[in-house]
Amino acid sequence: MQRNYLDELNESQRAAVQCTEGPVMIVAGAGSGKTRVLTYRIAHLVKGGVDSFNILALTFTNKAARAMKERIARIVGPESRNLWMGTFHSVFARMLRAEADKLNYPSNFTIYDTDDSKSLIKAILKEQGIDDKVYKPSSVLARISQIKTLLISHKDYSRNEIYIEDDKLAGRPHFGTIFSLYCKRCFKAGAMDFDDLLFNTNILLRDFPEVLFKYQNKFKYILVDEYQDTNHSQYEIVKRLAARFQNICVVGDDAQSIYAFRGANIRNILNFEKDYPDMKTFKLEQNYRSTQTIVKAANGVIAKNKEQLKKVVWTDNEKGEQIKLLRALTDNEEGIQVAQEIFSIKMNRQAKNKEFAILYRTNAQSRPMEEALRRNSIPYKIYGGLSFYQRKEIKDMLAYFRLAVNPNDEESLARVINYPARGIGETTIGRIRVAASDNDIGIWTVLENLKDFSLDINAGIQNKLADFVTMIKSFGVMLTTHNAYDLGYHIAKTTGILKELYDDKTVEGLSRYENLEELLNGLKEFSVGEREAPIDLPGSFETQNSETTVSHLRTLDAYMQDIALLTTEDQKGEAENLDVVSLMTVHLAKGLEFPYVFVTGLEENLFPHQFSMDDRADMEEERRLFYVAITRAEKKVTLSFATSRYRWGKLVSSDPSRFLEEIDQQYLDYPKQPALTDSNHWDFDKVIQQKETKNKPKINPHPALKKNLISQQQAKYTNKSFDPSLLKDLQVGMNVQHERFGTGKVVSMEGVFPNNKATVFFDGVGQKQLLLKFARLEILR
DNA sequence: GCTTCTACCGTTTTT
DNA sequence: CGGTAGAAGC
Repeated sequence: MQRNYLDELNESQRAAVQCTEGPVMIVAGAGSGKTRVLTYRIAHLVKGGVDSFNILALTFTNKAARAMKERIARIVGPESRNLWMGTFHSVFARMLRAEADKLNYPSNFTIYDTDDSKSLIKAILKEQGIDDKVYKPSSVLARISQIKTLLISHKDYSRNEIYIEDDKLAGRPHFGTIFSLYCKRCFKAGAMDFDDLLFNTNILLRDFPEVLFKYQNKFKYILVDEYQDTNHSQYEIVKRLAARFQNICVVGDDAQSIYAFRGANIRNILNFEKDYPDMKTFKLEQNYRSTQTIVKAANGVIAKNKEQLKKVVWTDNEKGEQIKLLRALTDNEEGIQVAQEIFSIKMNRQAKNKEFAILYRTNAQSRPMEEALRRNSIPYKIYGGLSFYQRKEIKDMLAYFRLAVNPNDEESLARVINYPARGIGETTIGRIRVAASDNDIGIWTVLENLKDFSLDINAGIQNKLADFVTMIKSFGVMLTTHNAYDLGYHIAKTTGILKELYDDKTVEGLSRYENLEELLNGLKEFSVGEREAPIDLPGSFETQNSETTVSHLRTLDAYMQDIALLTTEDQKGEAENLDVVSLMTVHLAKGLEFPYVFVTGLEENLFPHQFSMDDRADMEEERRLFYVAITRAEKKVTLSFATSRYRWGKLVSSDPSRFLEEIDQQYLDYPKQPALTDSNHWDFDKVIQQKETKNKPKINPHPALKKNLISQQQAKYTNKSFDPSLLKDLQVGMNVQHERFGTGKVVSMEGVFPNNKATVFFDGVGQKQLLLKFARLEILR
């Protein structure tokens, strides 16, 4: 146990840690030891006699919460287990479960993720006969989210003339109806979406004084990390909870607010003083992370923003190298240059792969980077993108789990009522849907009482439906008698999913099966107590009083609680220890640091992004984003841009980003030839010409293979079995070339199998991990 | 009801 | 380019 933890802090850090009572705002510049202060502050509270049960710490990601919890545990020991530390969503989901009855929700309500919400909206549009081109599900959802974040209920909305008028003018008069239907359907399904978690928490704290009182007393000390990224709904929750004791400590940096698009309100931090007039402010301005060059260059750029709190980030660190700029003709070349630069830094300075990060504005930019890294045999990992829990096979399985817990969950029901195929088609489901909405009840209720509705469904299918209902019900019963793994495995087996995936011997089928196995392994570890629930919070809000009459069985519904709130990063421990280059969006990089950082795609309309160009506030957010990007670096920043870029399969020309010009020249190392300011620099036609005349390597597929080449769609439905271990061998020292072939991309890979020479053709290579969708493999003897 | 094919469409960031 | 909705065929 560390005794002198306070000695490890500088003066302003220590002051911020020791001022435990009353409202406190800590403005923490990039790299100023923010996490350390937060950690020690909590430790200090606990050491000072505060019951950890009374501390609530809200973080931005589950990962951040977990990391901080570990650090605190090292200082204060096992007492840290009782801390309430997690994201807004996960903490308040737990609270809502404890208090669900007050809002007439079941305590085992389902959490809808974005996909669920979208498909619900799609279903509503279809039923209402509304054109989904005019009302695009994603924009409808975005608007719903926006409204809920402002704490406007669907009832208030549809009563408000101004909104109605606005929607009419916007050409979307039905929006109010869709919104109401959406809310009602969620409620009926016993489901909350992400925004509901916060919205309903607000309702709970607003309309139930005794509940508010209870939690105000419970959470005597509240800490909020990344306060600059809280939205209105979150702001209100914090305000209500902290109203009694006012022991609220917010930590943030207005210069790093990058989530306004999601409703984050930078005013929350800018106006903190107005909300709590007697607050104390602490500024952490010394940067311990980066070189002087990086800190100064970053300061210079962010200074262009008008709206910000006053602070001066400075550093004692060495001057360091200039920021290097790479320029390339195309995005692919940009990737090559970046890979080469990484390679040379690795060689010259004995740097490890994990010391590098490549950051970009949009996920789509990862591809050229991946390709170049792979060609240079530099291992990498992409963060973000599709999370484990968003994969089809996992979602299918989870849908059954969700149904077991809450059969009213219509999104899950729709997902699996005919998966694996059991002869229940669209028409049948449509009829049931109609019956449900005619009687204003849920689909599940119709299914349960099928005989009471004279539906035009033949007896055979009726029986199938009845079987389905019986099956789901039997799962529900087993929730209390079996542990998570036993039930999970039972479900996988009886539904036929296990067999379905096992029988699928395509490459993608195989990886699906592996994913399912991984899910089941997770359940197993959880069931035998080797692993906590995916989101690890203290058991329940009631723990102090209610003694455990509950059995010690670790059940599936305990495991399932907040699974929708998990992201890729939360899956297992993994990665951290791997020696690989990290690739991620700038958003994802917040809170991380790397010795060498590459910020790529610095082109006008890309970074800053084109959608942010017309609005000053948006542009300032882009600038903050850029600020975040370069301040991740400890030793060296390398910026890169391409003068033309493939987008949507087309080569388009682009100009260098304005951010490049905003960096003080003395900190920037321009590429030698030609100068950036040349007017000839972006001779787009020339680039095109070069592209076209470049002699592309021709691949002539073996005639025997050529006739076997199949389209994506064909491949999708073709189960061709082969030994996947061959693929793994093949990846060593292979030579990958691309060629367009009909629709999609055909990639020829040549490599040496243990015994045979092989040529492999893949249609539509999933570049992600070289794990291939739609693969065909042939071995030449 | 299931499979296959074709035509079109979107393209920011995420708890 | 890659994904998907809906039409056409089985």
